Amino acid sequence: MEKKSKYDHKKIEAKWQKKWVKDKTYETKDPSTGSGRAGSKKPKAYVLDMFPYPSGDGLHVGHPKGYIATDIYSRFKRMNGFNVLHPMGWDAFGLPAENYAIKNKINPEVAVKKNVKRFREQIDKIGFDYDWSHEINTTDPKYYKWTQWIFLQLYKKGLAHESWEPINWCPSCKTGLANEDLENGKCERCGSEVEKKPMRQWILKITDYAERLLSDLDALNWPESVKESQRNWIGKSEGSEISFPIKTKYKYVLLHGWRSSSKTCFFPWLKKELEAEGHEVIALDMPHPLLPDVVEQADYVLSKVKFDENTILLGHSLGSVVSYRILEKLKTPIHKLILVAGLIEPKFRDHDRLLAKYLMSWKFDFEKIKKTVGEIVILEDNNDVIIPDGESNVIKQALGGYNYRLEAEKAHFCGTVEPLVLEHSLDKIKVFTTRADTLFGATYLVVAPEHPIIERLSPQIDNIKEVRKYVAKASKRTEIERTAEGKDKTGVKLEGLTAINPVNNKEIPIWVADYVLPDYGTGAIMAVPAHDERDYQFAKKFNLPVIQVIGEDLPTRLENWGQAYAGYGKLINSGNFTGMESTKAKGAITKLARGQMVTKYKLRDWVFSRQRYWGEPIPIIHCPKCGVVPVPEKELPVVLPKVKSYEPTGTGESPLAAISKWVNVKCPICGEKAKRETNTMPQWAGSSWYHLRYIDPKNNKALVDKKKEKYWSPVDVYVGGTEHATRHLIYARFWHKFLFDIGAVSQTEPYARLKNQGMILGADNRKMSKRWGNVINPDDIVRDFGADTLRVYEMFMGPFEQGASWSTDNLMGARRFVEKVWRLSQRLRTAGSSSKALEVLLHKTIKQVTSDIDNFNYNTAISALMILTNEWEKVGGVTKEDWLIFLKLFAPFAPHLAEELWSNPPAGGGQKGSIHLAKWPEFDEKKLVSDTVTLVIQVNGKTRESIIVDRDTSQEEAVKMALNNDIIKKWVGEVVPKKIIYVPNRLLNLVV
RNA sequence: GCCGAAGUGGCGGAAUUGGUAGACGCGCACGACUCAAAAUCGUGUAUCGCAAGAUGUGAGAGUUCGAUUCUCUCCUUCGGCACCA
Repeated sequence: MEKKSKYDHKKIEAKWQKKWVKDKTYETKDPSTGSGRAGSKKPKAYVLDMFPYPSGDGLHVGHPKGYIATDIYSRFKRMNGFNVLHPMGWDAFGLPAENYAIKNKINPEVAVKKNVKRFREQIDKIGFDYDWSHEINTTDPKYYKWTQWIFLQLYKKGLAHESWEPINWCPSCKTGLANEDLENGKCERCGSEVEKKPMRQWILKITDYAERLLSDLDALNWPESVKESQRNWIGKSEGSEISFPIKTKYKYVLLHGWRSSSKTCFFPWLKKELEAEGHEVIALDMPHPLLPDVVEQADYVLSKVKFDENTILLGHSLGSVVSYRILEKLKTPIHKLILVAGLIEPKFRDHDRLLAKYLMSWKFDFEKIKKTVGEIVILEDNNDVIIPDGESNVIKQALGGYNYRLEAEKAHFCGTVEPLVLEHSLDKIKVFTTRADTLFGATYLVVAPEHPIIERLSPQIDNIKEVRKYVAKASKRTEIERTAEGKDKTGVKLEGLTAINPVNNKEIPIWVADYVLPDYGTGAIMAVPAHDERDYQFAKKFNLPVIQVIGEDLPTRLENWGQAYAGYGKLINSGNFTGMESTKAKGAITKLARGQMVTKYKLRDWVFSRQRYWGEPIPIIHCPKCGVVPVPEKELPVVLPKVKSYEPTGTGESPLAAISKWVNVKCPICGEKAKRETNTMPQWAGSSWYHLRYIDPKNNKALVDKKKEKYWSPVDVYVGGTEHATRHLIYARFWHKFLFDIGAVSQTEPYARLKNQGMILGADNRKMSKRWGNVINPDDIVRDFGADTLRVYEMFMGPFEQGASWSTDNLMGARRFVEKVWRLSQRLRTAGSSSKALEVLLHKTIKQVTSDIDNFNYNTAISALMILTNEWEKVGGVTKEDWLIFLKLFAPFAPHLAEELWSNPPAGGGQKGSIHLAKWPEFDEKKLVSDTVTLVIQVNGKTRESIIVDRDTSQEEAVKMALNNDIIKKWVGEVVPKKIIYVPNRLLNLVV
């Protein structure tokens, strides 16, 4: 009689979970400990789950799917002799946690603690092999000290800066958002339509890494879909930047600065360049090179030059002061004033300069000057060594106009060639195009409503009122409204302005239209209606000319097509380039147009500040005297203060701004009163480097110990959902590359291999959610069916990367299999060996399970294990030797039961040591082949019969056997086969 | 619109250097056990057909002795990007 005992999953699972913790079965070995059990001698496997944010709802059965997969993989690796790091932690900063706290009126810190506890309980019940001594929490000040440290390094390298550009603002979440946080122009979190809101924010220059983020994708072992998403998101396109001059001819008056002359600095070069564009240029040498008296200089210029409405006055440095005096005295207006490193007040960085002696207090009638000048452009050099920072802001306040902060070729614009000065002196519209080959077909230009040229040249735009109305309407419309109207184009012509096509000098009109995006390229395009569908539709609507320039072989009557031809081909109507191939013409025409080849990306910089409470404080101090001052590294972390009201203010300021005790600090540089930055970091900050913290979770001296980092990096397998394709996975790659650049880490990529888990849907095929009432709690499943059953079921649902809906019926199937294993353990044969066929099957199973786990093909691995148990059950038992091999194969999937049957089988006589530390079985290549094989016999390619023959039967033998077979005889008849196809050990095909 | 992935029984799915399509599981049917039920075990289960046989991997064509697998055209579903010049 077989001894019957019941499979009690509750007892078994609780027992082993406790014992594994006690025995430290899954302890990660520190590579730096050197001898003995040290991990450094072993190959390593760093297996990582995307860590959860501990929401208040707890886990549903979909969450652990990925954890089960990594658990199986890491157990498999451990049994194969690898030192395994398989950690878990909490991504607890950010809106989900904060909103939960607000809704339930608990402090976020308290809420997070509570939720973490609950998550941990749920996770522990499933029997994972996490080494909890490596646990991390992004909201722990000891953790975010280093998140802040990374920010400071980014700041030091110029990759973090403030910006005042309009950003996406979610009125419901009451915070600014990054581009990545939008979904079809709506807030990804709450679905609200976002507004463009100008406000101060912190920006990380992820665009500096665009090219590397793109090109390094190729070498990653990631799903093609994720790589493709990232490629789309980065959006590289190669094209040309080409400038279209605006028609008017001007008279330029160039005034040099202190101690220079019209023969020094960039003056001779600029004169030549402007003249080449057909303008008149007067570069005067003022009578006294030291310029002691600006009145005297101004009078001299006025005596030599006749100013009119076509005059553009350019003053460099002190020349700008002369220009103010001139303008004060002028009776007639001039077109434009350009101030290059201009100044108002006689404050200089080098006070010893001779100039100071001559200085008098300067006072100007700026109101009069404003009236006299149509347009004012102020150029400021970022690295000016003479004029203090912010001087041009003072000028701008006094004069209005446009202020550009630029990088001059030589400090204070003292280079002999200063292209930026030329660029801002000329009225040109620069466009970006990927189709420079179609330049001869450009029949008009279009600028985005936000394009600065509109206001800069507003005096020359005859219908400026109408244009402004259109611009206002366009900016009011949300992103969605702009695009929702799809192909219905709107726009207004800029009357009075005419551009010149640089290759054929044809005059073409300029339009403003919102189908041109301000943020991409140059915010302006050349429209080629014949070869661009959008331009074509616009041209049709507004009756603009269409000139075909591609397609020697195509019908030339383009009007009849009803659409543009966007393909490549041989050029027509293109002067000397007619007949040339598009691909060749791109470069050649760009060259002729004096343009340049450039690469553009759709990727935008990362808006990094949030106007919310629950995030890492940005470690910056604002000092009225010293400006932006980073918090000294030794003062990190800047701890998030405890507050009573942590609700968002909605004003664009974080709730932190109200805590004066925390906000008001002394400037670390000058010691004067200063204020802390009150914005916090986005949710994605802590997760951008957590894979490094796991390696060395308690380090307070460095981001990560270098030796440990070198040993464990990169993550060997990373598992999580696809929703992170263009956010977390891009951000983390960016930070990791940056950390590599500053020598903090040894690898350029954080995650060598990525697996996405498919989502588990509810039984009703909908996403599991409280709203649908279809949520399954893993606690219930573990209680009623056992963790091992849950694990086997979730892995058997289908391919790991594919979604599937929950089915309790199918869960029962997994339970049956687990019970079958339990039953088989009581039918062990102590004597005798297994049959040859079973031996082959066992070795085939070892081979398949081994490679299936490596490839995350868990469904077929389990299927193979089922086949094996089915066979054993058929023959009524299994030898103990074979059984122990099976248990090891089974162990990663059902660790509790495998351990029980290994260490403490109901029949007695357990093995020593945990099965999870046992050596993974190997298969014998020789035992994979059986003595006989099934040979399929086809006649004319149709299967008619299959016969069992000896292995490696010869063709003659096989044909003989086939022709003797009654069924085959019937099909072949008396004829001799025309052709015989023989695939040894598989198939014989007779063609008659 | 562009890019990517995929379409196989009642259901989840398996099989591709081109070689027996439907492994394994669910469901279903019948049988054993039982007073009965559950559980368990056994047998069967692509479609049409009594059978012989024919048909069959989204549709259509092609290459081949032979195609779920390769080529072309098209359809559908899912995912990413989307007026990105």
